[in-house]
Amino acid sequence: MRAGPSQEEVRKHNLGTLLRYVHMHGATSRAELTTRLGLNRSTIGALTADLIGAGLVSEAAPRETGRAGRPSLVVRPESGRVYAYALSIEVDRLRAARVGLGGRILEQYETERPRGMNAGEAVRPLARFVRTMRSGVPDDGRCVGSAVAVAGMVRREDGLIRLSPTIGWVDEPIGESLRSELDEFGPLSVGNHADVCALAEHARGAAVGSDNVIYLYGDVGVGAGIVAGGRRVHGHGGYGGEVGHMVVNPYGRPCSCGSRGCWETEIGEHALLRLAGRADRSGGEAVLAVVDAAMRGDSSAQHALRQVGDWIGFGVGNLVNIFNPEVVIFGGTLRDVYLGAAAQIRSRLNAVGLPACREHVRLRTPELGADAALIGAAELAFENLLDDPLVS
Amino acid sequence: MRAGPSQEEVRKHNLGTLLRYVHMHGATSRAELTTRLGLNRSTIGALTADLIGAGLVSEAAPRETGRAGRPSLVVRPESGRVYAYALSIEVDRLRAARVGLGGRILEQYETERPRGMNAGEAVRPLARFVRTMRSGVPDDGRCVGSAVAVAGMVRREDGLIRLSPTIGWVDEPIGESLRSELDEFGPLSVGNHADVCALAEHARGAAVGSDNVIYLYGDVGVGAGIVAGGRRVHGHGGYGGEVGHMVVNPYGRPCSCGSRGCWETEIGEHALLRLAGRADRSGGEAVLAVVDAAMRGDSSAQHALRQVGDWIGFGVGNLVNIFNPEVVIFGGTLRDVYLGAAAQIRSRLNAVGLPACREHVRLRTPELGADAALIGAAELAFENLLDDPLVS
DNA sequence: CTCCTTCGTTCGGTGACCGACCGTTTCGGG
DNA sequence: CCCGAAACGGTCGGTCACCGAACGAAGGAG
Repeated sequence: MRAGPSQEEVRKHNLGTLLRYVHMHGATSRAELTTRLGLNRSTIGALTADLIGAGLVSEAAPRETGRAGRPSLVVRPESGRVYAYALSIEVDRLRAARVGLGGRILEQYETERPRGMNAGEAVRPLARFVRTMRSGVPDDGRCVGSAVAVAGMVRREDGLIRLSPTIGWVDEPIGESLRSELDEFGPLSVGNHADVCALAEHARGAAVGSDNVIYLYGDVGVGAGIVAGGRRVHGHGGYGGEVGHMVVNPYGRPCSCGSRGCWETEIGEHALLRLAGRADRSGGEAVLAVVDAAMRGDSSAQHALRQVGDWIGFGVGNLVNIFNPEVVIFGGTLRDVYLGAAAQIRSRLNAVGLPACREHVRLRTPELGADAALIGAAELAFENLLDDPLVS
Repeated sequence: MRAGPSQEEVRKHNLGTLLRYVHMHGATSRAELTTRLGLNRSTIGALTADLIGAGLVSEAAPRETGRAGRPSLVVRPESGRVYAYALSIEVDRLRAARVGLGGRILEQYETERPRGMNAGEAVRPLARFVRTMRSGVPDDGRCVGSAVAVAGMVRREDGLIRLSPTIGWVDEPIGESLRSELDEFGPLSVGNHADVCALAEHARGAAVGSDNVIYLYGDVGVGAGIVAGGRRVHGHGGYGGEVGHMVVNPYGRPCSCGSRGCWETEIGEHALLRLAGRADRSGGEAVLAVVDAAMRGDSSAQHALRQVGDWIGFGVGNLVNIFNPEVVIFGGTLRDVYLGAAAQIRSRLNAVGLPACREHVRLRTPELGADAALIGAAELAFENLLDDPLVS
């Protein structure tokens, strides 16, 4: 409700808008910035001067204009000097990257995460990665923050992991632990894996330009990152998007959450492999093997894929009725399942979804691959800077 | 992405913020506005002067201060002079009201809506109501817009009703029709009934101060108005919130939408009355009768209420997992069902909802009663004014 | 080489907010 | 009844952000 000292707010807002533009769209000429931001040439000049002074962007003469007239200076983000650390804690991997302003991954490390590794143990290799990267950064480098994506339920206020069945954590204060290890590297944000991937695909992937997006991430469990009206939906405590525990089959199998017939018990990896008669195997390769087998005519694999595809379409239909999204993205191993069962999914979606809600829905696969979580975490880390470029 | 001519934007924003404050909180002293909005005394003075010049607010000496010092002038909305027309098309009623700035209903008319009345026929009595009200408005009155709430799926771009099973409409251009009849009364917005009720309860009812809210409205059908992060979720085409067609029971009864086991087939009025052995009756009184009978010990009514309450808790649990709301409000005849089956609902919700998602959820009944739709529609109509008070 | 186009820079102007100063209104004590 | 303290409104000069016009600079086309 506060309006604040609006003089500075205007400047801050315009600086943020300009910086966000080059962060999202890459190097941009001043002329284009003038038209895109609707600001005067003089103002764009002053804003870029400020940002150059802060070391956030640089200007250069353009290569070839092709048109008459004096060529416009090109403003580009200092993607080499200004960066954030992006971390990701996944089921079987720990990943860390240094991501430059503009979204480019500058360097990246990863290691296996053994089952049973707790939060304290996971922090150490991540911190080691960060310190390794830090030691190689030139002196003029500037870290503007860090963020970690975790495949679990993240309490927004402090980054506590309330519950992560796939990783096996309960009430692990990952935010606190990492902050105490990495307090020299700016503020640390903690985000849910699917949320962060949704952010990445919305910013730089399959959902660019769409303001109502559902990003589904599935492996053993299923979660969603939801963008509604251009803003992430995280709910009151930060636990929104737990679509994996939407009960779709009241008469279904028990779920680890205590309920039964949750969506993830019907469409998760375990369900697919069980239906395909391969319950002894697990992981992304096993899922891919089922899809491949179905392609090659294996009837039990086909049956499993049909069954799972049916439940996927069913749940997506429910979500489409609730959110009326423009895009639904299938990430994780759900991507492969989607590619193998697209017709089944679409058909069931059409049966469950109301015509008005489903008519403009596009079903997509991610464009960012395995780096989505890191790119999204970096976006999280950059948010402070983009909201107020000259602070700190 | 545009920043616009930010000089004017600042003024516009601050004028809107001040006007919105007195609109939401009622008459407020300049001193309090100064602290609440974080603006200088001089600025508040200038802003109120502008708004007084536009006839939107007035100032008056306060009654009794009780404290030392010169009393601060009280700024109050011109709720008598500045108003909007709010209309509501419900299953069996057509309602129209003139609502003053500040949210007070100044006058109100309503009439029955016979089953089978189409959109063209419904427009006429509504337009008549508006013209009747218009003729009684003093010459200095000023209409700033109108809005209509309709219990159906509203296409956002033009206000077409894509589908309303309860009212019995398909592709009725209610927006166009009303606009052509009422073009002299400013811009007309069209909103979904549940969305608009959610807006009302969020602004002036049971969800004040909560930024993550689900308002459930149920009679024969079930719909939801969803507020996430303080903003309404309407989806890409405007059709979000159709939770009534979330399928909760894949083996359930067929629904009018073509699917089966939709939430509204399990918790709608028809389900309750059928389970209670009163399928021959209908309407809100019949629902109330079942709840009363259950209170008095009628076992078939109790059984019906338990069954329906179970499914309500089930669906709310799903929604809680998806949205992690702070408040869930039960409106329509669902209010009575909730009051009669609260324990059952809570118990089932606790079984389906994840602990983290449900732990802070408050279940509530509406505070605005039957006027919620009109008050919410008025909020919709006032939005243009509050976004830019001095335009027009 | 010259003209035209396009852009960067500079500078004066407008508008919005702030802070200080002064006058006004109320309360409370002598 | 008078006077000081407290709280507030109004006025005025100052600062800051943006805009628009004027001028110079940098390329392309003939």
